[in-house]
Amino acid sequence: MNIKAVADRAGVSVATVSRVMNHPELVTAETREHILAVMKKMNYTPNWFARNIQSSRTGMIGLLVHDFLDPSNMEIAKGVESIAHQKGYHVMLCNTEFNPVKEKEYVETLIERKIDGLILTATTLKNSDLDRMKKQGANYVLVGKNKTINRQNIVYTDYKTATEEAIRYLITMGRSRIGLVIGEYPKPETEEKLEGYKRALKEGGIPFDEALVYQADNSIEGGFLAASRILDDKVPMDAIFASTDQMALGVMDKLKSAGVHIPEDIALIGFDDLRIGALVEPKLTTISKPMYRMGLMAARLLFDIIEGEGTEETQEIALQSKLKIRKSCGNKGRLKEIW
Amino acid sequence: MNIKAVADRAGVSVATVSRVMNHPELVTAETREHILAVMKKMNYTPNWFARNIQSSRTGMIGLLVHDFLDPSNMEIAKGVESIAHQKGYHVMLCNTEFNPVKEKEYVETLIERKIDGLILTATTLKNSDLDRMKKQGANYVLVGKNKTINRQNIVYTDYKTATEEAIRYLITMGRSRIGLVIGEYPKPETEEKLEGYKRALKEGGIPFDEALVYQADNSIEGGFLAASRILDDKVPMDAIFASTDQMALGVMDKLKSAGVHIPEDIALIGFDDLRIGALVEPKLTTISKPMYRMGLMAARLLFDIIEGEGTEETQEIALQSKLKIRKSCGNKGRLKEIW
DNA sequence: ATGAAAGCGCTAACAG
DNA sequence: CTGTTAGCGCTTTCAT
Repeated sequence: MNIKAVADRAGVSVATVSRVMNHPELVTAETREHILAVMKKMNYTPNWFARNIQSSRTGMIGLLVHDFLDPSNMEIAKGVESIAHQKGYHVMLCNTEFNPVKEKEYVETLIERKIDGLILTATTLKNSDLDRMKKQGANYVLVGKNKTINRQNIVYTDYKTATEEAIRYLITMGRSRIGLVIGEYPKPETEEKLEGYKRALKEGGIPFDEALVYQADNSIEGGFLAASRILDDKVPMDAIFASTDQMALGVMDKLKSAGVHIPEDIALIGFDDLRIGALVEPKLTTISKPMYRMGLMAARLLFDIIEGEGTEETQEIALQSKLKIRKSCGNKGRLKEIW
Repeated sequence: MNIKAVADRAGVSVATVSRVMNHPELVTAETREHILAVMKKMNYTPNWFARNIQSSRTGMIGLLVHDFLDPSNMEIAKGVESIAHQKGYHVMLCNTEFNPVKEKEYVETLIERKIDGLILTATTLKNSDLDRMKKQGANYVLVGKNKTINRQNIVYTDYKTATEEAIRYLITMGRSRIGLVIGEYPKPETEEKLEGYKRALKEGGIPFDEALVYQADNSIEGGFLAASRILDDKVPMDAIFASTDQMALGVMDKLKSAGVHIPEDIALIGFDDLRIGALVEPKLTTISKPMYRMGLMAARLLFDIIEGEGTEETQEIALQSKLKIRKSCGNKGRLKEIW
């Protein structure tokens, strides 16, 4: 069922058949209709590979995320997909599982398969890898800041400022012994949050105290365990900033089951604005990241690059996070602040 | 940077270069090493399209889901991806957004791009569509039962039996006015659950009462609104079975804020075993679906089909759900049952 | 073990 | 407007 068969059956040349597929305006309406009819009858679909062997425009873009079950990742994916679908592109969504080897593998396969562009979220690739990609002619956009990387097309949210705002808010609520439950250090995201934390404390005249910082796994269990350690250590705290909602939920679970009252005894803030946060009691104050919009912006940026094959300058797009105030920090102080 | 260039540079013919890529055992170790070195030096990657123009084995499978943000969908995806990665395949994950048109589009594009197989979750396609796919030589597996479809390779969980078990459990806990908050009817999943509900009631000698059935959107808001209507209607109930956890969470939120005590006044069961369910107070009794395993099984089945191009018989694999008993139904009755 | 050459299905100059 | 034909990059007989 190739183009030749269609041509024979329709009594025309292969070129004409090819034309009705690629430049229909160059074919008489009459023959065009006839050929289309024959194609339908024969149930013909052109061989996509033969088609792309020369042009190498595949209409596909790749999107790498760390974890399909992470809603933040998937919101980005939805944003990307929505733009891509508008533009008639398809998205290859790949799950790297936080595995740098798998990430590299995927990048190579995708480039080999001549995807038109690539969006990397929270990449573990180094500058050298990216340079090599660029040399191979790959178009790509990064999502999520990475300190070791510069001069790239990138979309990110500013975690430092957002954290700063959250801590400042806790201070205006009258809290001063503010614990920090935070992920591993090498991650740029984590470091930004730590910086924001320190900066807000400094601004508020509160000395930084290492003893208030607890590292934990970014998971509910991680938060739970961190809270356990906090209680065991008996370090006095009147607030905890957990650097992700997942951790915050674990912290909340532990504190509640230990009879600690939130927000009366300890105020709690998370980061991510997971939907769950609005369902637990007390509802969790948190910082909402514009993940969907990041996906949109990343995709738009990528298509700008793909289509306008001219601009050499790299774009850096920073989006704003937003503090979402709910009950987990109390509201007396809040009222004071307002009135 | 094509095969010819490599051949020239290595002083061999294109055939030899091709052979080191496809049948390395047919080439002297010496020349093989030499050619590999040249390929590395030239940074050569074969043109994937030219390669597949004849063989049409792409090493890709497609996976269609309705919503990237639905954790159940994504657990399936993880299961599929894990098997695929093992087998050296890549997964094209597509988001149909519950849009039958988009689903059809994706199916066609994927088949056109010669994916080796396709996994459809909760498909809206009809038998005729599937037959046409089969005729085109597409390999596919369905995930999630569909009443209008038969004789297909399919993996699903039995919602009816699971619901039955849950309702039976409520009855053994001494509840008898059991409300049902359920999704729209045309969906097979919904209908199975309704049947299970009716069957358990019948078995327990409780007459079915239409007034206890509330339709709702499958969302937290939907559950919330359904609970509002239940309270407004003042229909006496001592238990509610919500056909999804999302709805159950909405129901819980509303009931709690209306001062109704769970489980003392009303017992509550959900369906899906979302992680959130274990974090709300009281922790939600629910039914856990083996989504990840469904993904695994579906992928295995698909690869069996792809690789063993012989078996004509279709396979139907039913997996078991499991009732996960937590606090939202109380435990006095439970204790009674145990001792 | 290696090379020459005939395709694979399609597109796009070039001719008419 | 349509047909002829030379590629696209690679694989695979068929010789040698």
